[in-house]
Amino acid sequence: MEEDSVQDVDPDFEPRSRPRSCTWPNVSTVKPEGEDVGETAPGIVLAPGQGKDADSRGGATSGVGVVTPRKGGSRRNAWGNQSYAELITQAIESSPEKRLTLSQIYDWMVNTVPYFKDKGDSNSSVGWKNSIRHNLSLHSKFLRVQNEASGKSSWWTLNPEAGRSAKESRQRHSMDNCSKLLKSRAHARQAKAARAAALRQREAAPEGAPPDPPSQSHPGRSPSPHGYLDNTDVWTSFRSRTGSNASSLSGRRSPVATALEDEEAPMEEPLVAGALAESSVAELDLSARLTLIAGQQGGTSPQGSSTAPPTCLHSMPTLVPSESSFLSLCSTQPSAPPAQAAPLPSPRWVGPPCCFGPGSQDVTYGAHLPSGMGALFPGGHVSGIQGASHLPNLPMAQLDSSLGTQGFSLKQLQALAGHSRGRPPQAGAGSCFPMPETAGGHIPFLGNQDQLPTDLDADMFTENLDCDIDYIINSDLLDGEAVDFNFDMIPPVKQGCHGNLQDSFHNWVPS
DNA sequence: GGGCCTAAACACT
DNA sequence: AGTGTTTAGGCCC
Ligand SMILES: [Mg+2]
Repeated sequence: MEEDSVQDVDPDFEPRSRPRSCTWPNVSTVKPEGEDVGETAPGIVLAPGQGKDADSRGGATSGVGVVTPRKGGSRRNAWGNQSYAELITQAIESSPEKRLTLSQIYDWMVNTVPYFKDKGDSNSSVGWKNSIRHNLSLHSKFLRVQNEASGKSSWWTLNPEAGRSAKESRQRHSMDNCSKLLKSRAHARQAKAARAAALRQREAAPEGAPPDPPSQSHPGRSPSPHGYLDNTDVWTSFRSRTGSNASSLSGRRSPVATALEDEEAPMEEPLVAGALAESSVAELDLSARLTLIAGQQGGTSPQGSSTAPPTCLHSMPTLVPSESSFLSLCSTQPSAPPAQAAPLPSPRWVGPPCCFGPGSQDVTYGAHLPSGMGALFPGGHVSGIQGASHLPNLPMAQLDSSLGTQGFSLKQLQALAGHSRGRPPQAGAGSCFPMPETAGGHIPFLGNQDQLPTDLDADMFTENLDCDIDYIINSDLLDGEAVDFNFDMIPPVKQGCHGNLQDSFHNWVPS
């Protein structure tokens, strides 16, 4: 496994240095110095096209004189011609399980790419690590899968469906309308892919086995002899961290959050996404809404709700309620510990084959499937990338099946829109979920229904929602394509996602 | 104009 | 502090 990859890494890998601080295109920077490390590193064979000449990507200005970018050959970056995305891809592919945590990716870089070898310290690694994270988030080809083990960061896997064309993989956020749409679609696709990835992994992994690959062993992680090849070590080294998926759950809005965003509801919902997936629809707010619905079923958590980040709330954008917020809330909820069942979330869940993690915010895949797949995916939750990280917690089983068979009709949707704005019907998946003992599994019903919303501008929400839905329905759903979601299993129970949300939904009573 | 790199603001845990 | 997500500026092709 890894071996190859290693080698793949470009021949140019010799480190070419560039002051990290310089963010500007290299041109000048890189080139001039370029070479600190050896331009040609010993041993490294330059690829045919590449010479060592230019490192710079730039050329443009070459004012400085420096190197001229040779066309074909120059290396685009200080480390070679590969982009971060490519490097990350190699790293992941080189791992036995085809998935790595962020820290493992870092380790791979340091151990495998000469340029980064001496850039592992905190000071010098800030920039490239930031870039790694950025690339992971940005490209749809990288899917984040929740790491079942508590305390560990998410697994990053490759999305087979995405990617090929850089275009798809890359999610641009320029926010112009066009981009948005594209982005949304991409998200939808991603979510879908994430689901698939989770399933794949789940299947692949033996259930009893420890979800994670290996162990942590790796004390001093030895760089392999040569550094390269042995990346295995790398894989095993984990950094314990607390679960981090922060971003995913919360409705965190981008720094800039503007009103514009609204439309972009994060697309998580595998549900929606998955369902609609390719259909154009997925992308829109619809998703948000759907999510909402879905989320509910999950159960809700009592406290969790309360805990939930208020951020979302505030950030409501003007136009449309921030769906994101919405979503976030909902999705978040699920993660909360089941109200009754598990009083306290203890990090580990026992027993049942569920994959709920205590803090999982992402989709939970693990509902234990009746027969076929008993095992849960090691990393129980998958998140669709980007915004999508928040998924409703529909049990996978349900999702899958539902997607396939049952459908959510337009009418239903409309109905929903029309009447209610409120709370979505809950899914009654009770049976599907085994409860994790401790953790925050989402228990479908148990949730506290009593939970009341704390506060919220429900009104605002509501109103906005209306618009949205209509809009969505009109514009997207009607378009057609496959609109088949199905939430039938959702009984009209009431539970809100969140306390707050509930409020918003308050009105919506399933008559 | 797309692809990439880099920096940085934010959010969460 | 580590993770993740997003935006933004800028160069290169
Ligand atoms: Mg991604």
